[in-house]
Amino acid sequence: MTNITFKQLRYFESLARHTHFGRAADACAISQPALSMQIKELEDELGTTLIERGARQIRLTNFGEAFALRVRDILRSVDELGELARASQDGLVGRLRIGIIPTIAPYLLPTIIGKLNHVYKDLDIHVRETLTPKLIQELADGRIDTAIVALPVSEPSFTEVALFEENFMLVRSSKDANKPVPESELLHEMRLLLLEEGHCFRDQALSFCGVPSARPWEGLDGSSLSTLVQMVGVGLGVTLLPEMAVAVETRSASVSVASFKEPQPSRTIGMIWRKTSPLAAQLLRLSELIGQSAIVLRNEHEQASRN
Amino acid sequence: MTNITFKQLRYFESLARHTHFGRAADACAISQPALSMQIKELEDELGTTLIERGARQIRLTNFGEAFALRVRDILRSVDELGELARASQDGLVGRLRIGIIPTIAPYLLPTIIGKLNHVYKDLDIHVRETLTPKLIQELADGRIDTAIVALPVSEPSFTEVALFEENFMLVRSSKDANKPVPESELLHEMRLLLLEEGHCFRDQALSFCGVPSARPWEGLDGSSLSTLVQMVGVGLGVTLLPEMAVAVETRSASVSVASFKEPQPSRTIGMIWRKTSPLAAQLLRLSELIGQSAIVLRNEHEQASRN
DNA sequence: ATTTGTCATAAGCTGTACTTATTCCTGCGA
DNA sequence: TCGCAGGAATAAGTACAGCTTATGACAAAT
Repeated sequence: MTNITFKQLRYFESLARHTHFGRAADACAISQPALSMQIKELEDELGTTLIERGARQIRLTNFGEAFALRVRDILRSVDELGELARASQDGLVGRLRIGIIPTIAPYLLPTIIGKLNHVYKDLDIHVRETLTPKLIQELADGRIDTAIVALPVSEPSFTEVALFEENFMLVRSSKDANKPVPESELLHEMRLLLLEEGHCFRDQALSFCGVPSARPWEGLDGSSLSTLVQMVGVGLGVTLLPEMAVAVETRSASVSVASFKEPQPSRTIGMIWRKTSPLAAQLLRLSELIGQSAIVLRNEHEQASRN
Repeated sequence: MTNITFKQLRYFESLARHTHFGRAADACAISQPALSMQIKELEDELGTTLIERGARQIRLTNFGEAFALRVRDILRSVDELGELARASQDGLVGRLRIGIIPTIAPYLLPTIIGKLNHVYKDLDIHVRETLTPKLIQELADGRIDTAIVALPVSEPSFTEVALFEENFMLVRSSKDANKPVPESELLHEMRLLLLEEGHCFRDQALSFCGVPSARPWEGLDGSSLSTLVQMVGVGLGVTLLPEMAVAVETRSASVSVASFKEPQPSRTIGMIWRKTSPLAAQLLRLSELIGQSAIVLRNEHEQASRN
C-alpha cells in the first residue's frame, strides 16, 4: 500500500520547481529540514532517488523529472476537487431528480423546468412522473431528490412545504354552461367522470362529493385529465379539473368551466424531500421559486379566461 | 489552499464503496470514529456535504457521487506513481545521455547502442559526441549522465571505471608493409599525421613518440581518423590508429597495419559519472556490459584480420 | 586555510489522528 | 408505548508524525 501523502507531493513539486531546498521550503512556508525530511521519506517510500544532491546544486534525476510531471497532474486534480466543491456551494449542481404527480406535471413542468434551467445553469434535471405512493417510496430510497405532490403526505422523515392551493373547477358540456353550479352533494347524482384508481386527484374529488374513496365507484375512469375532458365534451358526463389544468385541457373542447360556490374544493400542492437531504437549503429556495412561478401562472390564466 | 489529505480521500473512497461507516473503517483497518472524523473534516474543508446520513442507512449526495468519481481517478494516479517507481527500480528508465569521444564513437557506439536497446527496453539514449574537456564540463553540469573517454580523467567528483585497453597500431602505406616496425622514437622522424588539437588521442600519440603535447607540431592535422588513413593511403605519411578503429578505417584504403613491439602503446578507455549520480549502480552494471561488448568486438576483429 | 552555501542530522515540542468508551438518535419489535 | 438494537457522533486519552531551532558535515569558493 502506498503511503504517499499530499504534503510530500506538494513539497516535492516545490523542490522540483526551485531546485533548492531552502527556497522550496520557504515557498511551502516550512523550515528547510522539514522539507528535507519529507522528501527523504517520499524517496524511501518510492524506493528510488528523486533528487541528485550535489554539493552546490541539486538536480532532479531522470525519474524525478518523470515523477514531477505526474505529480503536477495529480496536484492539479486535487485543487480541482476544491473548486468543484466551491462551485456546488450555492446553487444546485449536477443532477436533480424531481418526482411529480401526473395531474400537475403537464401544467407546471414546462414553467419550472424553464425557470430552473435559467436560474441554475449546468443543472441537469430528471423528471419522474408517477403516482404519489411510488414517489414517496422512491424519495425514501434516495432514487429522487424531491417530489411535487398533493399535501399532506405525513411522512415523518420528510419535510413538506406548500407551494400553492389550487381550486377544483367543474367541467360540463358547453350546453350546460348557463345552468346553476350544483352543490357538491349533487355531484354524485350526475355522471361524474374520474381518473383511474391510484390518482390522488380521484380521491380528492370523491372526498369532495362526500364519497369515501374505498367505496366502489360506478363512473367511467379515464387515464388522464385530457381524456376526461374529451369525454365530457361528447356528453358522457361531468368532471372536475384542478384549476391549473383548465387552461390547457379545455382549450380545444366544447365544454364549459365553472367555479363552485364557497367553500370551494381545493387541494394543496407542495414539495417534499427527505429531512436528511443535504439539498434541504437549496430545495427550500427552489420551492419558493416554484411557488412564485405557479402563482404567476395562475394569474396569467385568470386574465386569459376573463378576456 | 486545499488541505485535503490523501488519507481522507482513501477513507472517503472506502465509505463511498461500502456506504457504511463501520465496514468502510474495517476495510481501512481503522476504527469507525477515526473514519467518521476524517470524513467530517473532509466535508468541512470542502464546505460541502458528501454523505447524506440517514438513521438506518447512509447515501452519497449528488456532489458526493461526482466527487467519488474524481477521487478514484486521483487515487489510481497515485498508485501508479508507486508502480512507476518500482518499474524504474532496476534497469535504466527514461532517458540516458551518454557522452563519447570521437575516436571511439564510430566503432563502439553501434555495438553498445544495439546492446543497450536490447537489454534496457524503453530506454531512450542520447549520444553527445565531442572532445573530452567538453564532456567533462557537461557531465559536471548534469547535461549528460555518463561519458566514455580515455582514462585517467582525475576529476575527484567523478567515478571512473576502466572498460578496456586498446593498443595503438601503426598505419603506413601498403608499399611499406614489409619494412620493420620502427621504434617509437623514430616515429617523429617520419611524417606522422595526427588529429587536430584538442583530441586526446593526438596527445596520447605524441606522448608515445616522446614529444610533449605542448610543443608545436609541424605535421599535417586531420579532422578524423578516417581522413588520416586516406592521407596515409596516398603516401602523405604514417599515422597511428586505435586498435578498435583499424577494422573499419583501413578496409577501403591501400595501407598496411602493424603492431608495435612490446611495450605496445595503448590507452585505457573508461566510463565516468558523477559520484553523486543516482544512476551509479546502473552505470556500473552498464560499464561491465560495455566492457564485455568491447572485448567481443576486438576478438571478432582479430579473427577477421587473421583470415 | 577559512569562509560560505547548502543540505543532513539531532533533539525537543506540538498538534494531529488514532484508540476505546460512551452517548445519541431512530427505526423496530414485543 | 416502551425498551432494544443498529449505527453514527462525541468524548477522553494517547502515541507519533511532523514541525521547529540548533548543529553538523561537506564541498566550493575565496
